Amino acid sequence: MVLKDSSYAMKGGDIYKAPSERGLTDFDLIQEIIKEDRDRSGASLPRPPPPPVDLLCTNSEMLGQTCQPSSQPVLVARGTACQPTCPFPQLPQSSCPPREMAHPSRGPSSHAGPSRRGRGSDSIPSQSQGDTEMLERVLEKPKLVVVEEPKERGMRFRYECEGRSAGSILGASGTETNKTQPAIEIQGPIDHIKKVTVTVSLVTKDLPHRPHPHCLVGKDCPNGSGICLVTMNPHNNRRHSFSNLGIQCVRRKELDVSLQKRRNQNIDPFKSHSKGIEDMDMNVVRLCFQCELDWEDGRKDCLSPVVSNPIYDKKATTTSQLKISCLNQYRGSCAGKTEIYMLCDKVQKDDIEILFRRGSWKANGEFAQTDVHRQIAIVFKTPPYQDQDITEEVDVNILLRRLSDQMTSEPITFTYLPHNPDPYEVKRKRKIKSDISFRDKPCVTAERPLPAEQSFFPQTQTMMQDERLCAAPSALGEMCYESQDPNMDTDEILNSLLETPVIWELLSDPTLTSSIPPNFDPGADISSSFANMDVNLNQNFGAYTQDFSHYSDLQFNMLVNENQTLQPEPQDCPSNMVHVKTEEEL
DNA sequence: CCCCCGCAAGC
DNA sequence: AGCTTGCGGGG
Repeated sequence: MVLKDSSYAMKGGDIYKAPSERGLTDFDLIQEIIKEDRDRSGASLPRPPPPPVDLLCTNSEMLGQTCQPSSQPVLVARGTACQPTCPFPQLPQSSCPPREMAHPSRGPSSHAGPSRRGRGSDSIPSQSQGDTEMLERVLEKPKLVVVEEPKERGMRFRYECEGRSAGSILGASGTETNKTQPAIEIQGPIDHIKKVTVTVSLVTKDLPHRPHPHCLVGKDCPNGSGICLVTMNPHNNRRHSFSNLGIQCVRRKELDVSLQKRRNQNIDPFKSHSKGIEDMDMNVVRLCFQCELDWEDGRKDCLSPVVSNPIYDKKATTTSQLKISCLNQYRGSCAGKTEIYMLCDKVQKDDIEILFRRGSWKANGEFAQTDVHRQIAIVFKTPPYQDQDITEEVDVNILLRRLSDQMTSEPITFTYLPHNPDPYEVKRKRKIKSDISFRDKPCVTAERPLPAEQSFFPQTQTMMQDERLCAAPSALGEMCYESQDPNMDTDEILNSLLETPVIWELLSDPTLTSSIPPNFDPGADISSSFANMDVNLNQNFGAYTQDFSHYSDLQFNMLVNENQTLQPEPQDCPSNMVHVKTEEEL
């Protein structure tokens, strides 16, 4: 029975005794194991030959190494659906081979060199395949694994002229308080390995991974070598952390020299025929780990080179992290066209877009390249929201996105405001109702002034003191809206007007009502909201203005009477009163 | 792109 | 306090 998946054997550690330990040659041992295998598989149920595998599903990296039922598809046979099945169905769950070191941060572009063998469902081979499979397993070498990837972004490549130090590459999983370092680990059988020598060099991000002219500097990097050399005894510590690795960039004109130097050191991990350095990306590198094994018997062996995640130069605008610092406003009409100033980290004016997003809805902020100011500010106009009939504020995300690599910034929230926050007046009427009932409770003040953007009109110092008063501008806004309704007659408009809390407030103050001149004309000293209201009245009601003064006397008296009989206006809270001065007072 | 400089943290 | 070192801004 072939259950000794290589990783299992490796993790188990002592499953295979070293050949020399038992006085056997490699060949003897292979024979022995194959025989064992035959015997056992003879006793077990016959297994159908494995179906050919041709579909590589997404989490292939963990193939054959997890028994967790997963919603993720795994490597499956041709003609079958992706099934989250345990690759070792014969084993009880508890004895499933341990999962290999996980690499959550590893992206699809990163890989651990050419893999020796597939580890998918084809690791349960047919009888004939079993023999060769076993052969390979016995000769299995340990492998080098990047257990802590370098942080992809955040480190600046430094020129030699900027000082000896070029900083230290941090680990990807570290945090501000708990910093980590990139680390590798020797996994698998290490018996009879005397020493492991690891050479770290820089290679290009893209395949084929060619030597990169930039240099590694820092601890364990011999001066001028551009590479890092560490030797480790895996019996003491299988793991090695790189505590001080910096990336020193070379000038473009020294690119050739640097590559030649690397070649002289015989560093070309993937034996790429180094040609065409023109397209070399100077802003991104990968660490490449080459591992040489020294056996006790003096033999030497090399493991396949392993590369890390890419590491991007922080300084380079073409690859740097995108970041929105702030906007001058975070709210705007759902109709769009709101002009916004955004401050951001350096961007390329020809390689950047501003993305508005909510659910599946996407739209772009509108700007030209000339609207990008010195790479750190963008003046743009908001796109209209998908729904122009929103009645509530809608929060959407704004992100910066680089066109070339589709990299995005962290999102920030932008709020779309409805055209008319209350088209059916439900809220306003409810509010008026509650305002009236709250009159029993004097001094009902808003806890804080409403933000300026929430008002459709300029606010003033005094007006915002009382929440009831704050309702005025928006109520007025609605009325402007209403006034466009041809079905609404003058009386209705006036009724609406008189229903607004501000008017109530005014009317409910006896000292005020008595001093209101017959031709109600809010003077310049009254808050600008009132001035505004006046303007709006004149603009929107036009011809009705005359009638208003006529009606107002009647209505005012009515309301004042009604109001006073219902609830005498509390006088103990002058700070919340609108203080309207008449011309006489001035 | 390459280099310079200044600030601030750490010793 | 004075120096080194890391880091970011800027020309």
